[in-house]
Amino acid sequence: MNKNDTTKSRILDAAEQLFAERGFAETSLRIITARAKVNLASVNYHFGSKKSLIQDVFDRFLSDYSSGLGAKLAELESESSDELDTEKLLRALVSPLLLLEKKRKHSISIFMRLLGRAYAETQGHLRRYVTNKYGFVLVRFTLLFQKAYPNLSNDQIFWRLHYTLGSLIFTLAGSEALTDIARVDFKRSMQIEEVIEEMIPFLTAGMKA
Amino acid sequence: MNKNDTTKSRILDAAEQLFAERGFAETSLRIITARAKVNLASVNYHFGSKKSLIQDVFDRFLSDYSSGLGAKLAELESESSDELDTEKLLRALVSPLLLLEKKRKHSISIFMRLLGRAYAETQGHLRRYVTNKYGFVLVRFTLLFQKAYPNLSNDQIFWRLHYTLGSLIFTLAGSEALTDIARVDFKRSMQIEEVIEEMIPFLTAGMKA
DNA sequence: TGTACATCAGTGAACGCGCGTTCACTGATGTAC
DNA sequence: TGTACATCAGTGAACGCGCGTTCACTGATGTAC
Repeated sequence: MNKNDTTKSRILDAAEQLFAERGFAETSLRIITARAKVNLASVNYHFGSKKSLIQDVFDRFLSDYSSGLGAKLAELESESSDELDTEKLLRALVSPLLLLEKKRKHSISIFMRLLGRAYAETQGHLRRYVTNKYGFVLVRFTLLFQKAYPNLSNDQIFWRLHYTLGSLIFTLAGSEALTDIARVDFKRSMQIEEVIEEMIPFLTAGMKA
Repeated sequence: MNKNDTTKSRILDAAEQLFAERGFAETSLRIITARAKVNLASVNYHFGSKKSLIQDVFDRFLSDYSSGLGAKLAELESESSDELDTEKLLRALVSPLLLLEKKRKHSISIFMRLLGRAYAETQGHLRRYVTNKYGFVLVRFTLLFQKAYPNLSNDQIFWRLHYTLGSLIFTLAGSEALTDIARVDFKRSMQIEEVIEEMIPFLTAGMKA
């Protein structure tokens, strides 16, 4: 059987879509299994619980993304500080996203919406899980920025990185709704690649301010 | 009886806190009424349903905020285009927030988290309700930016405004967690007013890019 | 090669639980005559 | 001023419903001797 059409991966596909659309609590296993056309009990058979299913959905995205990002970061870490600039660093951040998007349509906006939801889960296992398992990537990225901007204090860089992440996550999570509005109001049809292209000068100027 | 200590306002206070912390679906009426120390049935007595309670929580914030913002916008609308600049416009956006914060601690981060959650409610009544009732404020704000930057195209302004909103909502929603990290890592204790002060040059530079 | 047993993927029905909502009711305050 | 009735704020207990999870079971495939 095709590896991408097993019961397990059908569940993951349906779940990531629905979690991004509606949120974790608002998505029942009954909706997921109906969408995936599998038996209700098979979620607990393959994943153990709804909680673990949520983590596995994240793992699939994050391991894909952070292996792509890891390679880019390794390249940049070998460069000297005067070769680094904001644009290069931002492109390292977004280019693995564009790779995801190429493999599967809408995966950037799904991924960003999931991240936003994980971030909003204050009470939750999920935020802790993600930061424990993938927080080191953010640290590496922060170090690169510190190397590129020795004149900015570490806490300035910390804050500016968060402003940048806010813009990215917020805009890309809502990119489908926003491009729809832009198409109607300004008669301008944009792909997500263009949205990202437009953001880079904005964010670069901000980081340098 | 004090107007701020009626059963109705005790419910609103507890609900906005809990909705911001945990989300709408994750917050049961039983948790809210326990926190507010009122009877479970009184939510439906005063608000009719959980849905209406959520809308009323928003209304209290949005009517406070948008009346403050409305006054600022009216001032700016009477100015000529060469008197307008990004910093002035951004300050018009955030100064009513600081007023809210002065009246009640943490209300900025609560408000921003609620906005973020409303925005994430794709399926939902809430997003529609908010945009229908308060969308015109965003339109007025957009028009001011177009007046201030006649050289930028309308869709560029549209996108940049959303990058800005993303930074603001994301950063201010997480401001408590972020200032905690900053205090530990950089030994720097920041108030929310300072966080906002630091954002303004970042966003101004981006808008002008 | 044939048989016995184990493992694996999946299923249908039921479980108890927490949820939002409803309902009949109480007691205090306001209003009409 | 006194009485009858209406309105309002609040209550305790129960309602049905959808939820995640469990359980006994099936049938196909793999493994040991």
